Amino acid sequence: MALTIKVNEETFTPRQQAVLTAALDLLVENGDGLTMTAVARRASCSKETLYKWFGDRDGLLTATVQWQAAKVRMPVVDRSHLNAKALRSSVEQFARDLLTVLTGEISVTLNRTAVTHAAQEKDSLGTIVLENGPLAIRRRLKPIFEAGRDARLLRFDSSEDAFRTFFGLVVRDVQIRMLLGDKTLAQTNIEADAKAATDQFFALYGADTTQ
Amino acid sequence: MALTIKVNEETFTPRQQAVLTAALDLLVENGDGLTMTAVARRASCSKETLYKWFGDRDGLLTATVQWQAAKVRMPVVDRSHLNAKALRSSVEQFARDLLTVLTGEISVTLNRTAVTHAAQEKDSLGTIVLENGPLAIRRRLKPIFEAGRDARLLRFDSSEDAFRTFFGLVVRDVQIRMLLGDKTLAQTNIEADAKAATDQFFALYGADTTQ
DNA sequence: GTAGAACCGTACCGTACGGTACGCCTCTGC
DNA sequence: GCAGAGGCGTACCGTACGGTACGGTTCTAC
Repeated sequence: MALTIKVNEETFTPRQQAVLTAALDLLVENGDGLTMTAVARRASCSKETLYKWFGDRDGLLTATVQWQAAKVRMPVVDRSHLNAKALRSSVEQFARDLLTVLTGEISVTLNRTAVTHAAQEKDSLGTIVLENGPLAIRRRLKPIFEAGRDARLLRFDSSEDAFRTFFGLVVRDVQIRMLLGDKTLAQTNIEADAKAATDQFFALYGADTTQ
Repeated sequence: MALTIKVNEETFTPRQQAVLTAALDLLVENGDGLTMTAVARRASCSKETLYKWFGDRDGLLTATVQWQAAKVRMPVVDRSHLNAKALRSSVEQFARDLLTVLTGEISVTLNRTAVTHAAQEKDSLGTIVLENGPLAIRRRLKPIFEAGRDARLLRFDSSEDAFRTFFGLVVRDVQIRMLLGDKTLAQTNIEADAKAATDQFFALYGADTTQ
C-alpha cells in the first residue's frame, strides 16, 4: 500500500504529490503558465493521467492550492503558564510568522492565483486560501487572546475584532503591495515590523495601560 | 506596442472614453471577460479601431485601469485652521473614503485585474493601481498628518509609517477578503469601522494621551 | 462633387490550450 | 507466461481569442 498523507480528507499518493509540486513550481515560476501540457511535461506524466486524477484544470488548480495551503503550519504556543512576557512573545511570534508567510513567494503566488480565480465568479480557491491563511492563524491566535483576557493581560470585547486589528497592524499594506508586484518592499525588516506591530497591539488591547 | 497615454491631459476623446467605459463594464461584469471582440461589440466599434487606438489588448487594459483609477478623487481637507476636532474629523473622513473605495465593485475589479496582471511578470497595472489608490491617499493624508504634528496633535517619527499603520487599522483584512471573493463582508458597517480605526489611530499617534 | 480620412462590421488567420484518443510499455497477480 | 491495470508519450480535435485585412459607409475639407 502506498504511503499517503492526509490533507483535509483528501489523500494524495507520492506520485500525485510530485505532480502537485510540479504544478506549484510552474505557478510560482510563471503565474499563468499553468497549462496542462506544461504540468504533464514537468511531472513526466501524461495529460490523460492528469485528467483522470484531477478531473479538469480547475481540479488540478484546486488540489495544488489546497495541498500547499494545508502545509502551512503555525507553531503551537504553550498556553499553560501565561504571563505578560510569554503572551507578548507569543503574539510577536505570530506576527513574525504571519509576515514571513505572506511575503513568501508561495503565498504571493497562491493568493494571486486565488484572486485571479475569484475574478471569474469562482470563489472556491479564495475560500481555501482564506481558510488556510488568515483564518487558520485566527484559530490559533484566538485561544491565546482569550487566555490573555482571562489572565487580565488583554482587554477586548470581541476576539474577532481583536484579531482583525492585529492582522491590520501586522500586515498593513504589505500584502496588497506584494500582490500588485511592488518590488520596493524587498528590504522589509520582518523582525522590526513584527515587534512594532506587537507593541501597537498591546498599546491598544493591553490591560496594563502604563506599559 | 502599447501607447503611452497621459490621462491628466484629457487625451481621450469622448468616443474613446465610451470605449473605455464599455471595457470597464465588461471587466466588472465578468472579470476575465475582457476580450477585444466583446469590447468592440459593446462599444459598437471595430476591433481595428481598438488596435489603432490602444495598440493591443494590454494597451486597452492599461488605458482602462489608468483612466478609471485617475477618476478617484479624495476630498481636499482644509488645513488652514486645524484643531483636534477638525483633525480627527478629517482623518475619520479619509478612513470612510478609503473603505468606501476599497469595498466598491470597481476597486475590487481593478485590483483583481492588476493582481492577475502582476502574476504574469507585468507590474505596470499594479503600479498604476498602487499609485492611484493607497499612494494617492497617502499623498493627501501626509500633509494633514504633518500639520497635526506641527500643531502638536499627533506624534510620530515617520509619516510613512504613520500612514501605513493608519492603512492597516482601517483596511485590516477587508481588502484581501474582498479580492478573494469573501461574501461574508456584505454587512460591513463602514461608518463604525472608520470611527473605530480613527479612535485606534489617535490612541497610538495622538499626542494627548488622555483623550 | 470629389478625395481622403476615419471608422464600422465582418470575415479571416494563426496559435495556444483544454480536453480526448490511442498505441505502447511496465508492473502486478495468478 | 499471460491478462489486465495503470500510466507515459504523442497525436489529434475543437474552440476561443488576439490580431489583421478589407469592403462599405459616413464625415470633412476643398
